[in-house]
Amino acid sequence: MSSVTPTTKSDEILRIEAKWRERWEADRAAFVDTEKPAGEGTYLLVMLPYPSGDRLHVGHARTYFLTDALHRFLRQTGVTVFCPMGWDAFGLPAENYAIQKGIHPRTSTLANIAAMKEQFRSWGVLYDWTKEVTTCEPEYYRWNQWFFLRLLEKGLAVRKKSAVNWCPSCLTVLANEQAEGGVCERCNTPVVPRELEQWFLKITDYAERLLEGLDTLGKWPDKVVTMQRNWIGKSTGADLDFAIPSLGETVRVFTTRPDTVFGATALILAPEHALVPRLLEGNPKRAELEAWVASVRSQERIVREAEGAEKDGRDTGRKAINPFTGREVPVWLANFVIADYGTGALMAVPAHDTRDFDFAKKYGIPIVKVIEEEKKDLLRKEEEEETADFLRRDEGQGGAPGIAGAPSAAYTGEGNLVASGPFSAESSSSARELISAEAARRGIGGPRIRYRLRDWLISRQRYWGTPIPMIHCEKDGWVPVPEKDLPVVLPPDAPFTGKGGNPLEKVASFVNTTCPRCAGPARRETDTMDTFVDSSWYYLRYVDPKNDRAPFDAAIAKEWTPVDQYIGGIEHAILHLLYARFFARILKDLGLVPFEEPFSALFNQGMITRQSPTGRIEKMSKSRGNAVSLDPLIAEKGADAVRAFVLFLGPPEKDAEWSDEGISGPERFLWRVRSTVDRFLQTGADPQGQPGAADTPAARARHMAVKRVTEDFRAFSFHTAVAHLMEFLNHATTLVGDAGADPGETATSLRTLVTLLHPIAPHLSEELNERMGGKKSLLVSGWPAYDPALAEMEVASIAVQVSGKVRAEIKLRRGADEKEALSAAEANPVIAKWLEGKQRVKIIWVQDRLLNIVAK
RNA sequence: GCGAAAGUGGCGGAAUUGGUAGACGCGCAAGGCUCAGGACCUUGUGGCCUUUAUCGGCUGUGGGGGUUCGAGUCCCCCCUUUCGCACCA
Repeated sequence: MSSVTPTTKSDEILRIEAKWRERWEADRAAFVDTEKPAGEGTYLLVMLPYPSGDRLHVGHARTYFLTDALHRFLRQTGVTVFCPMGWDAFGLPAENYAIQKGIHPRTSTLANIAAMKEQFRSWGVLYDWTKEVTTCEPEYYRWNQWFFLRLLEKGLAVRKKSAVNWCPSCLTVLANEQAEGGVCERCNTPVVPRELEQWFLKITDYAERLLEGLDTLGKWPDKVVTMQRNWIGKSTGADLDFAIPSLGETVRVFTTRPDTVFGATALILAPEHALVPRLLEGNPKRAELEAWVASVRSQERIVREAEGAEKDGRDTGRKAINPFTGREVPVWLANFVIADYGTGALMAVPAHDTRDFDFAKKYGIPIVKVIEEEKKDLLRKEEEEETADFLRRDEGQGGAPGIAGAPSAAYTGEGNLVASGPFSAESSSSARELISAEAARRGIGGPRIRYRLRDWLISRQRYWGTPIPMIHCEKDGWVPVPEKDLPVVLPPDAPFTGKGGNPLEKVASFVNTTCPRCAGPARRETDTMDTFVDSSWYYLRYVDPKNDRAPFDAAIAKEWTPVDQYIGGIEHAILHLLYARFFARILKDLGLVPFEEPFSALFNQGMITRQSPTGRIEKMSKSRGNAVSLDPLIAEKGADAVRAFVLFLGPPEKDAEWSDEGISGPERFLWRVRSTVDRFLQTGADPQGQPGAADTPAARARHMAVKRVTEDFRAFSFHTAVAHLMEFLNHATTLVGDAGADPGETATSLRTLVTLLHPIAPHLSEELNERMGGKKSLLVSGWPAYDPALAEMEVASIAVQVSGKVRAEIKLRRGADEKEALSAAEANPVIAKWLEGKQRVKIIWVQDRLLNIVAK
């Protein structure tokens, strides 16, 4: 730092900010709406933050600054805003911290919450803390348990055995959504499959409703809607049964291409398929095959599903019957068949499916063409084959071994059927329907819709979460905890050793209980719920956080929800946002809410990026070593300058790169606002003065600024709002320095500037408003109105083109007609020069903008 | 591979329904004020050309074509980058 005497500027800014923070603190009721009046109201929501132990850095701040600017803007325009804040307080980091440091998760979590609240306060962001929700409190999580019991009654909460994702680092199972790409969402550790019995919520029952609802989400980013649509993954096709005579069994397959069934030359099962043990019975190589099955099943998902992973399979030696050709086909097992999609088995049509083609080529399975390619595809393929032949010649290789005339690639397009019995010559699309219908008629399958979405696995083998309210009795099996016994409270005294599984299992007073049904000895479920259950309905608890008879009052919820505007990061596109949409549907079916879509509008702010020590531009984060800490920055520059800079960085929906120098622009801007107002006050003019005339150039500039900034805020265009405020300041500074200016207009312009600035720099604007004699906080004193007729300059500068090229600019009064413009243009020497000796062909006139004289 | 979004000065980024490209800021340059400047103020700033200076000209929004009086914006082809999904039968 400099040894030079610092200016007093930042000191004064910091004094101003401290003063206003205290005022807001002391009289929150004056600044925050808690009651919704009849009519207008906006529910503004920020994604529930996790109270991590790390101090928030610049990368975190954007969401909060953005929301606060919007909140303040709406308040100023007279809209009642509900903007609560709470904590996603359960979760693994707190428990891992307990294992490392021996500090109870509750203690560290509550300390983190206090620290984060203090940070929010220092930024000047307003939340309604009277509605604060903390998910790790029994008052909150008892309702998770209550919902669980409702779901159990409806058959939507079930215990079932399946292959689930296990994270060896977090020591728990994970939902499919939390193991995307085969790695743990939290720690990036490759997950391994485990066959376990767990609690699931049957989100798959809602797949179609979740999909349909996406069409109504017009105010959501398309990207998120698309991601959810893909995640749900609807496929239309048919189920078909393949008999295995030697076992007296049938295997059902799902296919989206029943039109290709005549080309199905093998039946392939996932190694996890239930029939595998019986298929291998009596096989001379049984031990070897079983070892292979076991090895595939224990493989990390990331390895098994890796791009370009080698297709690996084994022939079981069994034969199945293709139900349409009646011919025998071999029964194979293969690593690329996914156990829990469809039926875990597929019919292989090598001629018309790329994966099947690769597999068939490798193992010599016959390739039978049943779809005639369309001409355009055929032409393209011929070219490709020539290239392929050429390459093969180079390599000295033949075609596929043992298969004469085999094609070099699968044809996956549409076409007319060949070699397909009675369906030959049908088109793909009609054959799909005919063959599906035929399968249904024969009782061997039929039309079928399937989804990629899996049920939501909510069991976690960890302590710091909502206990699942179930009791296991030797005699009665799984019995729900009666509603009157809720909440099942998480015992405070569990041993955090990090060894031997879930600490809850070792708390005898928790585990040992009696069966609610037979009163005999029984054990409590020690698994806790996924934290995403907590966040699936928290926005409803905000409206009625103290309710101890119900999760929330349906009447109050109806007043405020669904949420009008939700703001958060893209990282929850298919986790939280999918679960919350699922929960909303459950709540609707329970008669608790009238809507299915919980968030009417969604805004995803972009991340703040910065160069990492490695030189790459990366998301700002502590672990990447590129985080700019916020506390010292605010202590040095003031919260207003940081807010203004973060909002000025660029369009808020796009990622924005942080630059350490860039903050000086907005910082200087705020200083100049202050010095300009102070300079005006020194003139002794009345700061509450009114303009002497309504239609003056200065008044027009003011109306224009109000119009632009208002529209910018409405469009979430905070960066252009700051730019327009900067322009308006330059104008206002000129007025202050102009001895001939109307002091009433100057005062009005400055008051307008300060009011418009408030959503971005609340502390400074409140201070200047007060210095100028403002009696009320800007939060409640109203937003300036503008007259659209005055929101333009009275003189229009018109571009004059000759044959489409701009040659001059002329100034005309707004509203001037083509005739006036033309004579003014002709009087211009440059235009006259360009028109010299030319014939006018056409005149194009755009009012107040442009005159184009087409000449030859 | 499939899907989506985006390519504009040295940099971040502006630009209503096609109508003066580069607002605003950073950076840079010159000047002022200063013992000093890493503070502040003023001015300039896409590139090339012309001019003592003006006036002015050419060119310019990833590349190529097209529509139009007029294209950053609309249409076609191509290139690049980012993001999402990725053996889903």
